[in-house]
Amino acid sequence: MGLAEMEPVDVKLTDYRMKVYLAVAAIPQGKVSTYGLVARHIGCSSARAVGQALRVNPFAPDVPCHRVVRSDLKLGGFGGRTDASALARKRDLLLSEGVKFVDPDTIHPDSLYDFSQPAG
DNA sequence: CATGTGACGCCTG
DNA sequence: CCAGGCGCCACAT
Repeated sequence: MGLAEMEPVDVKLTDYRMKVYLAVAAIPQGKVSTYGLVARHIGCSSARAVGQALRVNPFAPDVPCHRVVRSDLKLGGFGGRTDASALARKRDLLLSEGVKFVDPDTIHPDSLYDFSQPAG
């Protein structure tokens, strides 16, 4: 095993990242939002940059990063990974919170939270 | 300062 | 439905 693999991931908490974490913390249980909607909510036009910030989440589980999915309502990634086992954990977490799925990999639109309503 | 890399998203063919 | 192409932008190198 290479030494690099055991290095701790040093997370630089920039203003941008904090904005992302704050926004994600507002997503209620049983709902999801999308990378793009989070980006818009914090005044940014790059969903990719939101994904970058969520690759490492130093505030789990207070910041429920598993509640952020792609705009097509497929899962995206989890724990910095996009492989099947990581996505299966993300799906199980969402299922346990009451998020509805239309198929094993796609969330039902009813479960979308778009930040427009204060009380979900 | 230049370049590469994504947990993205939209448009085209 | 499935590729590509490209804009996007924070971060690492």
